Amino acid sequence: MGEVPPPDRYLQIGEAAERAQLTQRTLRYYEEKGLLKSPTRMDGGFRLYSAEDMERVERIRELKDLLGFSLAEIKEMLEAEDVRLQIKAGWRTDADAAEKAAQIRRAREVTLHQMEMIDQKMERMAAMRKVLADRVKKHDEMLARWAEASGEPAPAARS
Amino acid sequence: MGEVPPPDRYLQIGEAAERAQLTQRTLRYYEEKGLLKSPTRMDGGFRLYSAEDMERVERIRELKDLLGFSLAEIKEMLEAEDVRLQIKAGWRTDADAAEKAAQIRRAREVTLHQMEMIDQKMERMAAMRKVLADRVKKHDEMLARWAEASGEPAPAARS
DNA sequence: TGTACGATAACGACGCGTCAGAGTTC
DNA sequence: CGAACTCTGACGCGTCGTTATCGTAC
Repeated sequence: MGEVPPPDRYLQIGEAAERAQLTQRTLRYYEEKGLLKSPTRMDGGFRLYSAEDMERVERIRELKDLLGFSLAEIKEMLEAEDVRLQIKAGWRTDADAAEKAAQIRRAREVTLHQMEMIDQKMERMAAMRKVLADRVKKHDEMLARWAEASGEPAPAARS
Repeated sequence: MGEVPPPDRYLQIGEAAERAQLTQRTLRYYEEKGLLKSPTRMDGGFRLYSAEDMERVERIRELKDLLGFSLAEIKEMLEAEDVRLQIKAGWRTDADAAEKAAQIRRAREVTLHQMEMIDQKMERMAAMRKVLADRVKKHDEMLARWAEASGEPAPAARS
């Protein structure tokens, strides 16, 4: 005992969906819409997801759930990022270095845009949190007044 | 010149939609689904939105866009909150004080749930932001290396 | 009397959920 | 062999966008 073997390698769609907190339907849909490349398959046709596939799935989920982008927007963004991978793969075959630099700048812009969205959302969330915290305080006060007028314990307050 | 009259009072759907950053269609849909009460109307049937209506619209938008709740969930939450208003309105007619306290506790729980969602999302966003910032750094490094090998200015980095 | 705005109704799109019926894995 | 898993359609639902046609405001 004591070893932690890489427990994954390739995942079938069931476990892939479970780990990504998505449904099988959603994974197939993303593939259908071109957000995921067709994964490798077993002889019988079962999909096999690699670690890279899973990473990409996670990125999609965060861009959608966290930042609220549409799948079409996400597809564009991922294509801009794929440039990175293509560059990594074909770095030696420097066909046109200037064009590669332009692609990197594009990927950079996309990433900065995502960061802007995060900053905007976090600001709004912080403001909303404040409002909610005040509201809870008011609830607590009302309950405290009622408790003292009827002899019951009141719950504790939280930031 | 120089006076700033209360510029709103009642808004027709066009300006209401513009201020809420929604479409007229969306406002009508929320009404259709019971998230908004039927607003008052002009003689000809035009909808007139009050300031309270607009507040409610804003709440809906934040719960949906920021926290990702479905309209059905939002409707439940708003109904739990409406208790506050009902209590405010009918505070004197203390039919059943204990029941009111229970309703306040319910509203309190709903609010706490919303705060939990905010905290979860903000955590994930902070993590994502870090990843993105590192990625931009790498892009910058690549561009800097390229620029020094081809004689061009590189952009500045940002946290 | 326009013309700009609103009302309702209906169809369509996106992002999946959910079955059905058949094949695959172990 | 059977139980559990997966495959490909196909239809349905929530949440609006869009268009068309008609009425209202000023």
